[in-house]
Amino acid sequence: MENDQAPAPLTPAVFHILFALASGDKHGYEIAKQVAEDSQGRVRMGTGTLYGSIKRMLADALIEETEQRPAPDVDDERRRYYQLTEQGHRALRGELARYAQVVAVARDRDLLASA
Amino acid sequence: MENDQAPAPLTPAVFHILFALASGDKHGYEIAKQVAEDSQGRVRMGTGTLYGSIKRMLADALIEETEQRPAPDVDDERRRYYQLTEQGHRALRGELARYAQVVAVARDRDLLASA
DNA sequence: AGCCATACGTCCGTGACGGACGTATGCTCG
DNA sequence: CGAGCATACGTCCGTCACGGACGTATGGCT
Repeated sequence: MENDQAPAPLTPAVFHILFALASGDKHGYEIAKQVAEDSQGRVRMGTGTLYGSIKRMLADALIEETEQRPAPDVDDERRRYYQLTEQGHRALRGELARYAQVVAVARDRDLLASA
Repeated sequence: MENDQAPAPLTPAVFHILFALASGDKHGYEIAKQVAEDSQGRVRMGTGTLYGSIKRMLADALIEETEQRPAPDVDDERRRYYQLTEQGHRALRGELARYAQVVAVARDRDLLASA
């Protein structure tokens, strides 16, 4: 039956980080900016949430640190780059499916200002 | 300036309760069942979360108790019915817009198994 | 009689959240 | 040249959401 369909809803912070990383490997500070951008500034992550979530996600193997770094002339050695693991991809897909389903139901019930 | 565009993301529990109430007034226990149904069993709310959230939402005027009760023969006097306030409607709309936006971006980035 | 569904609620441990703070480098502007 | 801000990492800790356990009660079914 290919379980998947993660039965455990992700926390918003974890979800947003997974989402940001889906469009390419990023370092911490960059993730925070991407999240703000993706949500048009509606979601702003505090540093505690950011680095705390990253730590938990590493422990849960949703993400992993990568050695891939940009060209030395644009790099910053302080950075730590992260990428999604296969498990992270699956978790993201499951959660996105949930989001899409909510939106679909909302549309059915005319709760959305279409647009 | 028509503020709206709630800058504060709702907690998942609050969002799901608002969503459930958008399709009609309901009592506590009924809300929990609706949430489970709407999410196809993916979201199950513990009683602590349910009644705790309701209490906070009443305090924040997102919902209010209503006197409207079903016909006495199908009623249960233990129940407490709730309905969305105008503010609750606005909060729901704002959050749904956020959800829809996430889904739209996900679609753009090919993160969704279309369907 | 026993059990489950219904229906409300509290209590309290666990853990997410997020701002304050700490450290450091490099750039820009007055 | 010094102040200030952006970049970039991280910890610390108070607050609060979460959610299961428990408590109370009624009604129906077996």
